[in-house]
Amino acid sequence: MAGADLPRTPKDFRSRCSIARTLDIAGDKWTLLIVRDLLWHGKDTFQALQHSEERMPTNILSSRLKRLVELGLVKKEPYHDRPVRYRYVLTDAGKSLEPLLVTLMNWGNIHLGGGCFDPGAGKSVTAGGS
Amino acid sequence: MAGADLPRTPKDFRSRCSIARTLDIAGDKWTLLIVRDLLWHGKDTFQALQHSEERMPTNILSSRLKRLVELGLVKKEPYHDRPVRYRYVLTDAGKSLEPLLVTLMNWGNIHLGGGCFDPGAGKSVTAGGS
DNA sequence: GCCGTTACTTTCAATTTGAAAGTTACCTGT
DNA sequence: ACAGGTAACTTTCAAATTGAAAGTAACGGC
Repeated sequence: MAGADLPRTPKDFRSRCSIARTLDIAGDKWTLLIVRDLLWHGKDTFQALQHSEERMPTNILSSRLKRLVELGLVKKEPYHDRPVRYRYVLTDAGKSLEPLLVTLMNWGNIHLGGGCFDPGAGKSVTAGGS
Repeated sequence: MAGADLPRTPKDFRSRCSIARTLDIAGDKWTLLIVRDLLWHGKDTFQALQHSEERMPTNILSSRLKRLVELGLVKKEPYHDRPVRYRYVLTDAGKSLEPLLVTLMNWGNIHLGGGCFDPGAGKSVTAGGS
C-alpha cells in the first residue's frame, strides 16, 4: 500500500504537488459522485448510476467511467452475455477514496447545509440526500 | 460553527447531497490550489498566487478569487492606495478547508507519487512540490 | 515624460459540457 | 418470426468554460 500504484507517469501531471495531482484526477463535479454511488449507494450499473439525484448526462457518465477504469479505480465485470452488460466495481485504490468523500461530506454538511450519509450505518442523516 | 454559514441558497445547488454541494463550490482543478497557497505557502497577492508551480492563467485566477470572495471563503484587504492593491486572506470558513487539503494531499502522495507538505512544520517532504 | 512593473481585464479560439437523438442488441409477447 | 420495449451506450451539436495572449490602468523610478 505504498508508492504510486496508479498507472500514470509524472508528465501526465501539472506539477509534483499531491493536491494538484489528485485534482488532475478527481478535480471535477462528477467523478467523485460516481465513487460515492458505487461505494455507499449500491449502484453498480450504468443505468443505476445515471438515475442518481444529480442526473449526470449519459455521455459524461460514460467518459468518466472509462477514465476511472483506465486509472484502475474502477473495474467492470460482465454479468450478462449477448449483449454484454457490465457491472462497475471499485478496486481497492477506488475504495481508498472513502476518507476523501467523508471529508467533502463533512465540510458540505457544516458549511452548506447539505445532507449527510453515514457509511457505517448505511443510511442518511440530516436533510436526506447524501 | 454549526449550520450553513456560506451565503448560498438551496436552489444554487444541484442536489441536497453534501458531497455534491461541496463539489459545486470546489469541484474544479484550481480553486483548492488557491486555498493551498493562501493557507500554507504564504502567497497572498495576485502576483504571488499566479507564480505558483501550476501557473494558473490570470483570468482563471481572477475569476476564482472573485468567486471565493463572494462565497466568503476569502476576503481582500487593500494594502496600497492609488492604485489600490489587494492582499487576499482566508476567512475562518476558508481555513476550515484545511482537512480537505490534507486528505487530498495524502491520497495523491500514496497513489500518485506526489510531493507532500507538512502544515505543522511548514515545509515539504518527499519529492518536493506540494 | 518615458520605461518598467503590478494587477488585472478583455478577447477569442479551442476544449469541455450536457441535452437530445441515434445505435445496437437483447428480451417478451404473439 | 416479427413488433415493441428496454438497457447500455455513442454520436451530434449548441452552449458554456477554459486558457493563451494581448490590452488597460495606475503607479514608481529615473
